[in-house]
Amino acid sequence: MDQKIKSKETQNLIINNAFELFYKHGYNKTSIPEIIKGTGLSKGAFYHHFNSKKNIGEKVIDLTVRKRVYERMVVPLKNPDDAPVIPLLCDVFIKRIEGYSDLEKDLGCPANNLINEIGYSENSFRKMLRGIIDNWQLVMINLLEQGKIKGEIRKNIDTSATAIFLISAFEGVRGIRKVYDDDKILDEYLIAVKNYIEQLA
Amino acid sequence: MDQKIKSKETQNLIINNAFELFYKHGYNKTSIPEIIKGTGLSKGAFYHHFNSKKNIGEKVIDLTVRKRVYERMVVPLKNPDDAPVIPLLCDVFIKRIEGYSDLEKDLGCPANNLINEIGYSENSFRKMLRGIIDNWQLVMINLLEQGKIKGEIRKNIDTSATAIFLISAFEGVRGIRKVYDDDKILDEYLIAVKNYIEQLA
DNA sequence: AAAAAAACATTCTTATCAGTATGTTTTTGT
DNA sequence: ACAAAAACATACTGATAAGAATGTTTTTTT
Repeated sequence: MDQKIKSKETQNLIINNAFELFYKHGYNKTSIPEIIKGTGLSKGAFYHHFNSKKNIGEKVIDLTVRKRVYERMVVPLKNPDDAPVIPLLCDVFIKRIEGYSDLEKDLGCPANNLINEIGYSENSFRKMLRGIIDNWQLVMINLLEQGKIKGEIRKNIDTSATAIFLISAFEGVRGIRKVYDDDKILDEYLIAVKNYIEQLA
Repeated sequence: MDQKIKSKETQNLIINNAFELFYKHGYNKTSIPEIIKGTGLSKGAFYHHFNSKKNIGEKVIDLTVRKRVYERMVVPLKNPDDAPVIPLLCDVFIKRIEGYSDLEKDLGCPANNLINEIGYSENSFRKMLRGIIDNWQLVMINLLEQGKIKGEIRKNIDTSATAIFLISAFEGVRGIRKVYDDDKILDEYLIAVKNYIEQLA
């Protein structure tokens, strides 16, 4: 029984290391020798726990990338205690970005990076990344529909269109920010998205 | 003198081939042997005209990617004959997307793909890609300010923020579309961006 | 027409990759 | 305590990469 725990710990060690490298250098630029280098493990260990590079790619997306988006962007919008909708949207699409570290600004969004780098190449990756976006959009639609009922969101708002628009702008600006050295672009996005969200009421 | 033309033609042949491969498989996944394969040329020819992979990357960005964005997204917004602003924005951010081929939908935007894949890794790439976005944003700011004067755009609109917001949403949705098999996501974006643009008036 | 240079082709080098085969050590069930 | 299996390590294979070196052909200059 102790062995199962150790195995999971080793896998997580490798997965976490792989995630960091995928995030910093991209999936294609990251090699398996590089992934294990930071862990103190050997190639034999890696291939004992994962059967290919594609396999660890899937694990990273499922266990780390998906989890990150879920915790940061989906959970805050689930709104179990029925809070006002507009401030919730501001939390996720404005405050979230304001709280990023310089590194997170420089490197962009892990999910969006993978979508753009390998989103079209590998079908298993596509499906998982699509699931992440679908889930995000769904919780936003629910929130906005909820807002309509409560009279906080205009009745003529197309909720699924609004959701995709907000997600697109968010991911788009996080990508574009990568080629800039300062926060000018993010600040401009913040002004515009604030106006957009408020105009939903 | 004939030789100079031939040289340029060969370079363009290689550059065009490289662009297609970068677009389809990404910069890092594309090898120089692959690039020359489609041209009938040899590796010696390649390294006679370009001194490294980074070098052809720069040429592709400068001569093809920049030109594409300029012709498709910047020129239509330059508005020399003083046309109404809102329809012009619709042309670029709505009609443009509606006219894409299936392949263009699947593969996303070449500029945005490169921004996301190598935007942070190589400084010379960063600078050039940044220049493309800067130029795009600038022409939009001019157009919107022009629209304010003509009374077609609300006076309290932040033009640089609006420009980045539109660009971000456009590039964002083109990225996200890559993990989908149908146009649902694009259609939703189109509804939302139409409302957004019209609300600028 | 001969010399020089540009445009290519061929071959080679060195490095690194993903993945495999075959070990050794540690843990676990009996 | 011992056999089996899991968790690792080491060494290897074959493919492919970027780029350099060195060749040959074509074009240009004189």
